[in-house]
Amino acid sequence: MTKEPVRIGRPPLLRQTNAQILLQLLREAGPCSKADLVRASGLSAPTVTNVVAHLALAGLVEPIGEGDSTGGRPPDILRFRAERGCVAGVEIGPDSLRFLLADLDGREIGKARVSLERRSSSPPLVCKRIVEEVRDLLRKLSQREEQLLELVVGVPAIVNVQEGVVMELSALKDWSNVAFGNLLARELKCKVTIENDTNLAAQGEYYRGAAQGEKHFVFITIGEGVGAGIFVNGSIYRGSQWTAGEIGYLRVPNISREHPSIHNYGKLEKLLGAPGILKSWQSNRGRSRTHPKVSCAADVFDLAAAGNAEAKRLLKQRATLLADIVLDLALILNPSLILLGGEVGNHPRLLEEVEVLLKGSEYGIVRVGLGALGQSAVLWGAVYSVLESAVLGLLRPSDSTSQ
Amino acid sequence: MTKEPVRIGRPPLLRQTNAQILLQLLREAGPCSKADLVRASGLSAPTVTNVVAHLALAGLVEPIGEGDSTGGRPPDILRFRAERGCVAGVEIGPDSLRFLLADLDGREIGKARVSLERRSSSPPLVCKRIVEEVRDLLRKLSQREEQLLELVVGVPAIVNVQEGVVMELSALKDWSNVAFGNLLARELKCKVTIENDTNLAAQGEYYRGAAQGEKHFVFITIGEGVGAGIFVNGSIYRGSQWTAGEIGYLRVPNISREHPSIHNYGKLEKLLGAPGILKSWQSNRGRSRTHPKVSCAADVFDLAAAGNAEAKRLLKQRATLLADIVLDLALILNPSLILLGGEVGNHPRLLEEVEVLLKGSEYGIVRVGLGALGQSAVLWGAVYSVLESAVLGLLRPSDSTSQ
DNA sequence: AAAGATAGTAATTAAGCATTACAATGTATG
DNA sequence: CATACATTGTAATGCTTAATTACTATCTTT
Repeated sequence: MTKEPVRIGRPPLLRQTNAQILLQLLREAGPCSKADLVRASGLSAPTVTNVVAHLALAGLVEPIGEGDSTGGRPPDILRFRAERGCVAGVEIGPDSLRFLLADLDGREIGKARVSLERRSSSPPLVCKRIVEEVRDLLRKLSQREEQLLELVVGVPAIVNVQEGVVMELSALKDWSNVAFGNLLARELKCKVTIENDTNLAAQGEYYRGAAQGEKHFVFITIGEGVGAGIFVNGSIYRGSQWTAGEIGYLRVPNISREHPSIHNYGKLEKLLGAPGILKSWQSNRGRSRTHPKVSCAADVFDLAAAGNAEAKRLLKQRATLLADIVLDLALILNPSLILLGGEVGNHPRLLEEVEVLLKGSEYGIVRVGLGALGQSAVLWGAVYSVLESAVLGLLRPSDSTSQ
Repeated sequence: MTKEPVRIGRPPLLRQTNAQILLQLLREAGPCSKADLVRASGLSAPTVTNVVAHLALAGLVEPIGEGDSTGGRPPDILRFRAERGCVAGVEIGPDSLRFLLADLDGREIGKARVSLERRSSSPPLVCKRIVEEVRDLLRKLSQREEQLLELVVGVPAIVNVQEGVVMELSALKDWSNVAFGNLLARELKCKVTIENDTNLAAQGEYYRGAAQGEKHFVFITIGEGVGAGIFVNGSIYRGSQWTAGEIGYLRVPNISREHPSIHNYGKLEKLLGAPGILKSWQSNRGRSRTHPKVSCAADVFDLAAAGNAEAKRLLKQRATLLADIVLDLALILNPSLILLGGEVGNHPRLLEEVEVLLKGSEYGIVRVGLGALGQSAVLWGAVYSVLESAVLGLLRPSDSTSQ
């Protein structure tokens, strides 16, 4: 018997509902008059006046003077006060922390990057660095600490988002089962969300990348490892144990069977990931005397584009694997789009090759494309993922310190 | 600019919200007093009195006399009038139509089956048979036709649920792009929903089968063909073009690549489906002199259970395929359960073998089980899928003819 | 300058919920 | 058996909120 607070209908519910509607209209349409809100919402004029007064008291709305008349009294133009608060995104990368601060319109107001040495990457140390840097950023932007409404951290790991616990991070040992959310929330007095980085990247592409308007899509990232962010019904799907999209162990043709293991990359991941491509390239050295050196996996694909036969063979092989994954995802999920991202996945030649291989299907048809945001996808996704809830959070409290 | 009627907060919204809450509480808890509802909902006693009067007027609630006193005035017990309306499920099978009528508590009040000859299976004829039989059933149960609130039809095809259009039905040609929902709605004066049969079966297992309480699970059906119903976040997921779960063309190890085509079964489907298993069995005839005859695919598995070596080999081969599918689904969707259904899929020996093959995984762990409802899953799913909306539909109209 | 249009506010009315007071009807107890 | 008390339910009143109506303010058009 869990104590569930039933969503009861008391009179204040009306105010809250209408405040949400008007605020959203104002945010979508940009600055406009009360009369515009009346027309857009269907509420009566007096109600709009009242609700706007309420919103102004909460510091979420303010008048910015008269607009142009259209044959009568000129309107008082209102605007959403996007500076009422801000949200922060953090990406924990292999060798650095990246930060992005945005206002309530999702506009960037600051960013930063601090490098991170391997030995200082234990949870408490990373937490400390994040807190320091966030405080520093807020100070530089002359934002009070209460302005920060929510912090989102993207981690290359399986994450229990509800509890804010990092469950598995294959690269680092001491990151198993870490309540990183609590760690941060204890220092910063704001809500903290921990998320898988691929899930955030997918949301970033939805917010301002290549997946805008796609209610069902998959974002595949191929870098060191392979993963997918599954976006369905307009939001990220995480599965029953937070491991949805762990496609590194997928069984596709030409992949020998093995039991998925936490401590090893999957066969698929080993082949498709950057290290696997480099390794294959090195092992083919000697075959041809004109075997160019490469410094990263994308270089191999560039060579293929330039006509190198050996590189073309390797590219095609990898594309075949990827096409199988794409087709399986398309058949199971029927998304309207599948995006490729990550250092390896984001290569145009790879996309081309995959598209050729998929041509001719009648089921499992899906547009395939490249992510548009590159490395910043995670940070934009982090910001996006909490913008709505952060704004709504400001509607609840009875009184609030404005500015 | 689509005309979207924004969900505005006018005072009647409160009544509607609270009516929903109280009705749901009453339906979940069974008959109880107003005082019980006050405690369960958090609403005040006068409000509960008012809302209940409202519900009684709509014919959704009625008093059934006094209950036992617990030290004071004895309570007036209320009950949900499940007989206020009914919903019907229809399954279009390969050689028959099956019907299930249920009251608003989801209790069976009638069922029927009519056989269907191939030549009389054009859309208008099937429509006619359905309408006749539904009317007949209603008459037998002395239900007025207005009692029927919604009809749900399960079709072994890809269905545009929103428009009620059957898009592809591989078995029958003249079923491509048929607005079957409109066809039926024109005759029966109630809402009509068309759905894919596998999706309904999944919902049936969720409602009163082996997937109760599982918010994320997959129902795999293996019969003539192979398909999956994907149940995610507590409801069916259909994809962007209504083809989610079309796993018959999945590329798994040992399946040669092909382009998914509407007019052929996929390689996977050909192997795993009942015809494929029978064909393999027949082609191995002669190898051993004691090659028993079988009449259906399940017989082969029964033979395997009985120790027949050839059957065991075939079973293991198929189980390997299925295990690959299960693992891929588990990796992508991370469901808490995967159910096997259909004449082939529902075999205990197959399940056993699949479980053995999956043992040892650390990722993609998933419980695998058998569907519990067999053939009736589709009909129960049909009923379940519209029960809620049918009840809520009775809350909207201002006046309503009761009984 | 007058007429008309547009924006916005004040006053009144209506819907709906909570609080308080109270009636109805039982059990517990001396 | 009569009284105290508990429980259920309703009636009366007041609060929150939104719609309607009437009105003011300010601009454009003629």
